Amino acid sequence: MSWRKEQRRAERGYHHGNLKEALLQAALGLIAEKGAAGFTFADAARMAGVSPAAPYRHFRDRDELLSSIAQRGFEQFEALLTQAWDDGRPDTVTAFERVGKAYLAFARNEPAFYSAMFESGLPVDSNPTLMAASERAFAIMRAAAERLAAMAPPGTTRPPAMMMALHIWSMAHGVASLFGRGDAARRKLPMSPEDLLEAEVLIYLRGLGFPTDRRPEAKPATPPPVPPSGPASGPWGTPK
Amino acid sequence: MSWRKEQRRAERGYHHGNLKEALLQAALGLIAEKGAAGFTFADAARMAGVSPAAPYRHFRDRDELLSSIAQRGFEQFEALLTQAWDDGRPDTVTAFERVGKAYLAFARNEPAFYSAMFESGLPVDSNPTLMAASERAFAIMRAAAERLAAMAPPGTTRPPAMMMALHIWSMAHGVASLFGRGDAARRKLPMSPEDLLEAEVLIYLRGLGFPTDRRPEAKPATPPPVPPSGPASGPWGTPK
DNA sequence: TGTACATCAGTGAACGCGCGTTCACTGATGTAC
DNA sequence: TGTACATCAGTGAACGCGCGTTCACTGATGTAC
Repeated sequence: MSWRKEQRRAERGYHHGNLKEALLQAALGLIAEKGAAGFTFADAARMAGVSPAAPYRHFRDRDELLSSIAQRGFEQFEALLTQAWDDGRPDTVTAFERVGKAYLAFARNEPAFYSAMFESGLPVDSNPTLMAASERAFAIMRAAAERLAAMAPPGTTRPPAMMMALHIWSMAHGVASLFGRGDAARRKLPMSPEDLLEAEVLIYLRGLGFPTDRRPEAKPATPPPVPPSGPASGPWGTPK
Repeated sequence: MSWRKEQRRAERGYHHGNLKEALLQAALGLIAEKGAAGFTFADAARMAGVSPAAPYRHFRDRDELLSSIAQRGFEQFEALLTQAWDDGRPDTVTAFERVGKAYLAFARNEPAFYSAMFESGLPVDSNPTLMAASERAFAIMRAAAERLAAMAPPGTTRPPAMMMALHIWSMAHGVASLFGRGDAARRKLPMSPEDLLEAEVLIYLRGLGFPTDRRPEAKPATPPPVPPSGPASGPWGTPK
C-alpha cells in the first residue's frame, strides 16, 4: 500500500505536473463506475496518487470539479452533434437522424459525462458558463430542426422548430436514460436502443408530413421503422 | 433539541406504534428534497423522531428501505396508469394520451417515488418483487399500445405494440426527466411539459397513420399539436 | 379479574470509518541578476 | 554559467463530522393461566 504510493511518487517526483487533468480523468472513471453521487473528492485524489489536500490547488471543492466535468462534457457533446449534423449533408432527414444516433452514442460511450451533465443534480442554470455550453449544444439540435421545418412539404403546416428540437431531445434522452446507459441501471430491451430511437424519430417525422421512404441516392443501410408487411418477426415479436 | 425529542417521546410513549410507515414517509420527504442519493438511514430515523438504531427493526439496511419505496412507487404508478387508461374509454387515442399525461403527473407530483424507481440506481432486475411490480406497470402501457395497434387504419401496416409502448415510455420519461421534475434540476421550457408531450405523442400517432383530428363527439378541450395555419405564435415563438 | 411471563419495538452508548477541509511545511521549478 | 530567491504544487498530520452498524438494555404490550 504505502510502498506503492512512494513508488508512484518516486516515478513522478514531488510535483505531479498534470494533476488537474489527472483529477478530471480520475473523477470521470469514478463517476462512470459509481454514479455522479457516489464519487468523492478524496477518492479522486487517491486515484491520482496524490494526498487528499492536493486537489484544493486546482478546484475550490467537489462541486467545482463536477462542474468542470459537465462543462467539458457539453463541449464534447456539442462537437459530436456538430459533426453528426454535418450541416445537413447529404440530406436533411438523414443528417437529422444521425444527430439522434450521436446523442445515443454519447450517452452510451460517455456515461460519466452524461451523468455529470444531466443527472448529477447540479444546477446548470445557476452557472453561466455551464449554461452557455449547454445551450450551444442544444443550438445544434435546434438548427437542425430549423432546417427540417423549413422543408415542410407543401400543403402541411410548418412545424415550430423549437418544438421539434425539444421533441427530438426528449426522445433521445428518454431512450438513452432508460435503455442506453453504459452502466448497470439500464433496462432490458428486445432490440438495440439505436434501432428503437431511429424508428421513433422516423415515425415522428412522418407524423409531421416528411417523406421518410427516402434517399434513393444514398446507401440502403437502415431498415424501415415499421416492417413493410406480413407477420412481424424478429426482436419485436409477433403482434396479435 | 433534546427536550424536543423527549417531548415527542412523552407524547407517543416508548413505542412508536407506526414506525415502519413513518420511516417510509420520512424517506420520501428526504428523497424529494435531496435526491435518492442524498438520503441517509440516520436522517430518516431522526425525522421520525427515533434513535438511529430503531430502523433496523424494520429494514435490513438503507437499500431495503429504498427498495420498499420503489416497490410502493411502482404500485401507485400502476394504479394511476390503470385509472388513466380506463380500459380505452371513451376512445383509444384519447385514453392513450391520458396515459401519457398520467405519467408526467406522476413524475411531477411524486418526485421521490420517481427518483427511487428510475434514478436511484438500484438494480431493478435483480430484485424479483420489484421487477414484477415494474413490469405490471409497464404492462398497462403495453396493453394500451396493443389496443391502439389493433385499430391501425386499413391500408397501413399494423405497428408492433411492444415498440409503440417503448416509444411512448421513452417520450414520457424523456420529457419528465428533462422538464417535468418537481425539483430544481429541471430545465426551463417555453411551455408546459404536458403540452410538449401531448404534441409529441399526437405527431407520433399521426406518423403511424392514426387520425388525430378526432373525437367530434368528445369535449373540444385539447388544442391541436401544430397550429393550424398562419404565423405560429405563443410559447413556441415564431418560426423563421 | 388479576398476575406472571414472553415478546419485541425502541434506547442510547459505543465503535470504526471515510469524508471534507485546514494548516504549517517542503521541495521542485523557473527566473533575475 | 552559476547563484539566490520567489513561487507555488503537493505533503502529511490533524480536526470535527455524520454515517452505518452493534450491543446489552429497557419498558410497553399482549397472552396464558
